[in-house]
Amino acid sequence: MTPGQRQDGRIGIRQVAERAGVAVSSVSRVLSGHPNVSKPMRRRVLLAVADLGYEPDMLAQGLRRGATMTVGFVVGDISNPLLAEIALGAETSLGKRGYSMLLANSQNDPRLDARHISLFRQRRVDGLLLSLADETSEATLQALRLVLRPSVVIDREIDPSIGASAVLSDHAVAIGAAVDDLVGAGHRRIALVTGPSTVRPSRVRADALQASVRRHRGVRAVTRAGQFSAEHGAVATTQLLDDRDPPTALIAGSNQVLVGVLRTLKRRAMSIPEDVSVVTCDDVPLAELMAPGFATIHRDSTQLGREAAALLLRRVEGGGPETRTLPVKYRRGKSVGPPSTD
Amino acid sequence: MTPGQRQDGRIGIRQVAERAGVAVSSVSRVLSGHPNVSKPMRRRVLLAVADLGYEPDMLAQGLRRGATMTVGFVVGDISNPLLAEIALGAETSLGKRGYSMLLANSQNDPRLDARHISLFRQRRVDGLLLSLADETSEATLQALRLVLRPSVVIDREIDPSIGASAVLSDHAVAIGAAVDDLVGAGHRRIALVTGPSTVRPSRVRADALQASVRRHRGVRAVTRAGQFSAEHGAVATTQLLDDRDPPTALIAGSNQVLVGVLRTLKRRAMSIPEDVSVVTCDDVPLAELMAPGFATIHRDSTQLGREAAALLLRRVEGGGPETRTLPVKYRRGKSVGPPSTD
DNA sequence: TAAGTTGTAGGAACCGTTTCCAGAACCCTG
DNA sequence: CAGGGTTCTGGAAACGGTTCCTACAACTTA
Repeated sequence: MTPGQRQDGRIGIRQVAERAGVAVSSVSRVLSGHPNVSKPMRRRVLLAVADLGYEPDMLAQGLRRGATMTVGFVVGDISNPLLAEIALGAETSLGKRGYSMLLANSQNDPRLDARHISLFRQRRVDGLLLSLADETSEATLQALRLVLRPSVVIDREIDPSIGASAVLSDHAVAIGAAVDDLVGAGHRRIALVTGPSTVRPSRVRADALQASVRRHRGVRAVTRAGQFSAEHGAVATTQLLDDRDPPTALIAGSNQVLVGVLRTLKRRAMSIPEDVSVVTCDDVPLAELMAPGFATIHRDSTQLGREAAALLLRRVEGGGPETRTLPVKYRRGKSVGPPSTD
Repeated sequence: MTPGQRQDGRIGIRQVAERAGVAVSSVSRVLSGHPNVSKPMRRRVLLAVADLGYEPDMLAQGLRRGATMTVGFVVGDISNPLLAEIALGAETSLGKRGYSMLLANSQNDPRLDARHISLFRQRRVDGLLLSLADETSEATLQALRLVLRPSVVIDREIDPSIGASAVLSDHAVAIGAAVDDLVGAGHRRIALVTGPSTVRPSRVRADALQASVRRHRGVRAVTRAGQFSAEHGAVATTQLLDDRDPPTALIAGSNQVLVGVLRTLKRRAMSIPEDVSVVTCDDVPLAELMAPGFATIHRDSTQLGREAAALLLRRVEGGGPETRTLPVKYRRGKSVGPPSTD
């Protein structure tokens, strides 16, 4: 039996070397584009590769090179269209550069965040994309400190000692524009229903709401922070409307929250914008089309994903941590009108 | 310098062995739960592992064991909520069994399907989950033949020579139920607007529609196959309504198609169900909540993902290819009423 | 022509783990 | 207590590549 044989049919670099009549190291050099390799050598090797249909084993490459061309994406909930689009944008960008993406769903549970991060470490990913749960636990931070790999957090602020890059959304200016529009339409009492006050998008929006309101005389704002869920949206809306001096305009902090808001309005037979004006954040394309003309605070989530990938690759290639803030746009719509006059 | 040292800080099985004062093979045995290992040995090793915070390198494990505990998911469009939920279900199931999921988006392009499949092969995934593009190219089949790894196709029929498992949805009975409901409401002319006639869900639904209609006297059905897109939905609806004898009930084959249908109806100022009854397939939770009470042909996509994962793992563990058909339910709703009488 | 460069190729060590193999220690029985 | 069978352990060879190191040959240059 000739030396380079294998029992199973798989062909490796040794088989290629034997076929081409050269050393394995030469095959490796040809395939990885090493400079010092003669023309005839390159030809022979490539011929053998084509004949045998050889494809390198990325596992072995990763082990030896110390780089796996893999990044891990920890995502709170991939069935959330916003996050799915981020994943889409990121995967596409990464794929173009030869990277593959490992996806792990944490179901918005900080413990799963931490577990997945260290699992990715064991898998030796080259970098981490993080769309973390609403709460960042100490365990998550600890896991992140141990990975020793570049990471990019999405729409979160995280302990700088981690050294992570961040891609943020500029929620503030969009909220400002929305408030201006609402105030221009005559509203004097505006409510924001959003997720946990600890999480960046909620906090930034709440702060921006207060700041924007202060620019206008006689306008008051109230924020109901809770969860990014339909339940919270419904309950908060009910409470707001039951107030002695209820808001005439509502801003929903997410799709799910909007669902709750709409449910409550429907139950009360209130119509938009006659009885109450509504603006929503992070609309999904589908919803936009189903309820056309809704006023939205919108960001390009696919671009967000692409940007996150770009930031990560820069770090993988040796760059330092950066923070990039992407624009968010307010889009006027038919769901905003003058306040009801009763 | 002691032998087991390393320049970088990373600790491997050698460091653990040295610390515990045993052989590396023993450490490996303890960690992989090999039966023949004494109690004191286990104690010493586990102590060293804990002291050093050792975590195995899954890359090296994969290389040596020949199993990477990784599966690849090739998906047409992760930003499609239906597919995102499938991914969610699959990832959760796989994660519980220690598997990680590589995600690749093919953008509904058969060439990318093929490329990603062979990329996954190079990454030595243990199995493949396939939600393929609308068209299955010869290149895709060829790539699939070369992978030599178990695969599960989702809602597609594929050349049996591939030996893939399949998880299908029983669209037929749901269409039957929908037709019964529509006919019961008085409809005599029903149209289905759906994707390419080559792709399984479209074909099965079209066939089921014809079969169901045949059960009723004087009822006629027409199918407009095209793309799973809003454009096709809009165009097809326009053409259908312009017909001399237009349908009084429409079934939309997907979310995107529904968007087009609704757009056209809105443009024509037609209301549901007064002017036309509408049933939609594969509603997303969000849409359901935004347009509550819509009649839908619904399947549990998370369960679909879980089932696909289960099927794949059975194959990975040595089982033969299976096909499993999951139920699809028709849910009556307010978007169905008696046909208009003009 | 001898010595120094440079380009090219092969051999072998290595990445971090598993597993085969062989030997040592132990236990049990005749 | 010798012999045979277990159970346990350590050493070394894989897994499939990459890369360092060395050697050889072919040119330059002195």
